[in-house]
Amino acid sequence: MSTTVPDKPTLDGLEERWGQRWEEVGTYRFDRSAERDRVYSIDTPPPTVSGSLHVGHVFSYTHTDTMARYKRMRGFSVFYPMGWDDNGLATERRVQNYYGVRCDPSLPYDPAFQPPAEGGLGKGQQAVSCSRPNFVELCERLVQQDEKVFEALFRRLGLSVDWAQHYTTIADAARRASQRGFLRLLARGQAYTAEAPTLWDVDFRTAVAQAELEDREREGAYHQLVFHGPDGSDVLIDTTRPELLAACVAVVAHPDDDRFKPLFGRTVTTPVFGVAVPVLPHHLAQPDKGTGMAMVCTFGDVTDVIWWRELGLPVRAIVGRDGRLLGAAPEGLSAEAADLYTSELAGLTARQAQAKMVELLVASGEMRGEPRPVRHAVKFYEKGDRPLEIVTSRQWFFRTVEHSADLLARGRELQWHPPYMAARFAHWVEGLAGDWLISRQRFFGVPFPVWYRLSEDGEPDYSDPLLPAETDLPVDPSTDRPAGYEESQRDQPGGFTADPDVMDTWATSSLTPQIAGRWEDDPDLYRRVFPMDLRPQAHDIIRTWLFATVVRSHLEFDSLPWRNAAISGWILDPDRKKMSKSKGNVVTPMDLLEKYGSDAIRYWAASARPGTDTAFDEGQMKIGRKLAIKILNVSRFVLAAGELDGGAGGRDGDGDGDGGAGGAGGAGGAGGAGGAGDESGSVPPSEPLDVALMSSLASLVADVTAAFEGYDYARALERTEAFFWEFCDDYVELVKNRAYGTLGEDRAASARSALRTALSTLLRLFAPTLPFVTEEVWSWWQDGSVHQAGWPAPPGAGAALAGGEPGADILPAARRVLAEIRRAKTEAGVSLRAPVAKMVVSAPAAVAAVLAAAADDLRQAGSIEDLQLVTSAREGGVDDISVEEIVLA
RNA sequence: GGGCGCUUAGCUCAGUUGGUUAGAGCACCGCGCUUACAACGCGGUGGUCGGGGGUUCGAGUCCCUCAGCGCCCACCA
Repeated sequence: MSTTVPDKPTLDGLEERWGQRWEEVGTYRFDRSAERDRVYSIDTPPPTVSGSLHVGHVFSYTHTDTMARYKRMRGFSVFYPMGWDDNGLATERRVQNYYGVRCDPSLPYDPAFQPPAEGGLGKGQQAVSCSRPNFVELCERLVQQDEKVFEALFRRLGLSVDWAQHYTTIADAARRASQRGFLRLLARGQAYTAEAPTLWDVDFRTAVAQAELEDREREGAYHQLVFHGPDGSDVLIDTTRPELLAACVAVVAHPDDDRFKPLFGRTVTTPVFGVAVPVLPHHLAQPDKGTGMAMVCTFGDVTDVIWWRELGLPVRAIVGRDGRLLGAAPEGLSAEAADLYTSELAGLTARQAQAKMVELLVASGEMRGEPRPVRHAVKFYEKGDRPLEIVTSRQWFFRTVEHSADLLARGRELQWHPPYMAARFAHWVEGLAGDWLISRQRFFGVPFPVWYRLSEDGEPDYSDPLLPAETDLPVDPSTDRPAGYEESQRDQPGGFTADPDVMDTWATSSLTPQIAGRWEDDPDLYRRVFPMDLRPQAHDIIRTWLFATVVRSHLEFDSLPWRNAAISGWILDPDRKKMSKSKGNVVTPMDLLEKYGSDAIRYWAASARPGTDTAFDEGQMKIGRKLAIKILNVSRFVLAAGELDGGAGGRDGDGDGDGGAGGAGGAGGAGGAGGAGDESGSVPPSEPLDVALMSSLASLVADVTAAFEGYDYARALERTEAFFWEFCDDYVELVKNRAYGTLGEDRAASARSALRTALSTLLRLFAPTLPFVTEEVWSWWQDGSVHQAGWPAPPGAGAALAGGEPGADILPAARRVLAEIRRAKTEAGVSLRAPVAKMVVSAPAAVAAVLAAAADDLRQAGSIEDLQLVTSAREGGVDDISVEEIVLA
């Protein structure tokens, strides 16, 4: 091995060159012969393929990559897959638009189907319907295109993903895992179907789960309605939804509310429709809200559902799945009232119905005053445009509520980084309002592998579904048929019918550890990677993805899915708002990578502390680039200085070879990259200043190792970087001349040995964050990849350094004097190379003694002809060094 | 309404069991082409650590309280 240092090192082209090289030699390939205790496995978030990657992806995926690289250097076989999430509404829309198709599960699979378009429909073209299997095929085709673009960016960024381990969430393997997981929960009674009031998006026409809700402030208005008491007196009730009056089944007030106590147990009559409804006490009724009495409708909001259930009220449904009032009047209305309803209200949207209802109320004199505007929170589907309604429908659920105590315990068992994120999970579990609703009335997605027998009069029997064998998965019940039935019996009385729904996207992505680890498809792989070590993700999907994954793993495997959850923050605009496309300020990641270099972008990302939202800041990227260039330059000096002796000291003098600094089990020096631990031909540092550097390097390694062990890549980088700049600015300047041989060969060898050990160590400490520049420099003088080199152990650990205890203060003391020399020269306006005729430095006795050991280096670095050290009378430390006299020549 | 986080130099942020005179980078001002680096180096200016109270010999750090910002959650007639 020889040392070849370029004359003019550059960052340009490093990404292409090393990216190719890593791929060719398989630097990041997962070694599946490794047993579980030597594997570090990562449950990578699969990006949604229906858009483009943005700086937020670059940001958080870099965090994960630094950990993957650290663990690899610690000797773990790192299972670092990549997935593409193509199972969901976003992909469904994109495939529809791109190919000009619509999914219609009632159609049979057509092996020869060709979509009408590629890249969007032309003018006058009509979308074509296709079966669900055809739709899935188109999806997989489109994903392969997007995938290439995504992969190119991630490779350019330097993610050390093993690209052989990739998956998509709609492919056969994922559907198989998803359906298998469902069937197993069903068999154990943990999945069930039920007909119940459900939050419903009238535009998407699907049920929506609690986790997908968000509140939005909306203008509303209190309408004061006049109900009629048993004695004929007025009973006033405020409501923001008068259009639901026909669905009123009761009115409620707080049990302690004296104003209404006399009415409890009696009935009042609704305005306009004249329906008698009971007056009931309930603790959720709030005396200070509206008039203190609320009308209960089926169903205006989730409180209505609670009242309906807990008070045993009947259903008078009036809102349909399309968001319009049903054509038939609800039960319980008189014939006259029913006529009024069907003639005036049926078929109207909620908004239209409200206007009409107000007209009717005004006409009958049963509304008091004008509507009073109020801003209030209304529940929306997070992707929806209109407020959610509540309709009764049949849905599938996974049981979560009865497991909430266990799930809370899982949350405590999980190692959260940063720790305070655990509270988000706990609060979510504590606030679970019902079981996890997993069915969606959509067409694209993983179908429920379920059929129902049809009775002779065509009614489905939901109590005893027909199920496929696990070995037949995945199935599409809309085109596959249950065992023992002919296709001709589909949807025929006495035959069978397919469950029409698909699973919520989270019901499948909650199995990413199973999908990536090829659960049941490759049991040998699975046992080596599961439970996984790390789930990296953003904080906004703790209640969805993280929660769902914990639920599935708990129910299926009675374990956590992973030991650690690393929660990353968001990228914010410089003005502290969340970056969004609509604001037009999203910067293309590829442009940034090309402008500053990948290491620079990674530096910016890795500078953000775990979990904290971070401003988009090109300034930090510039600093990262500067750092990378500095690494090139100082490396060139360190290695070139070593060449002067004809190669005798040409190997690094590192004292390790076995990354055991932090004591993590089983993480011996892996990879076996040549050279990192080879001491042949080098001498250990013997000069006091050099020995001191080794000592401070040792504590740096301990510090950085501890930071990485705690998933604090930012702290690891910050410590390494701070040390590195001091190393460059002060240590290198102090020993530079000596390294060139001005004080003789022995003392030069000590400096060169220390320089090389420091460089070898610093490169490896930087490698997780700055993979390209460190690999480049490593290649100048070492065999193999720095990314497979062992993590550095503290130099000198286990072996006494020559020269004994050097005095811990020697480096800071020398730096302090060097700074004084520079200050004097700067203030005099002369070059730093300008000679100093005489300098007298006084220091407390202990410090003066230590400084004496560095006196030759100080003389050389400062061009001092006559350097005198005197002992001051007082006690003290490095800060008590003072310059008594300095005379420029 | 509940919870979590944040508030340190003009800007972005460190400051891990409480311990001298609170740090870094950027920006700004000035000096210097020095055989690793001028796309650079060196030096300097700049802070009542959000307000108030408390514990302590000693508080940026611990406790209480208030304020502002951000996020999460909530049964919001």
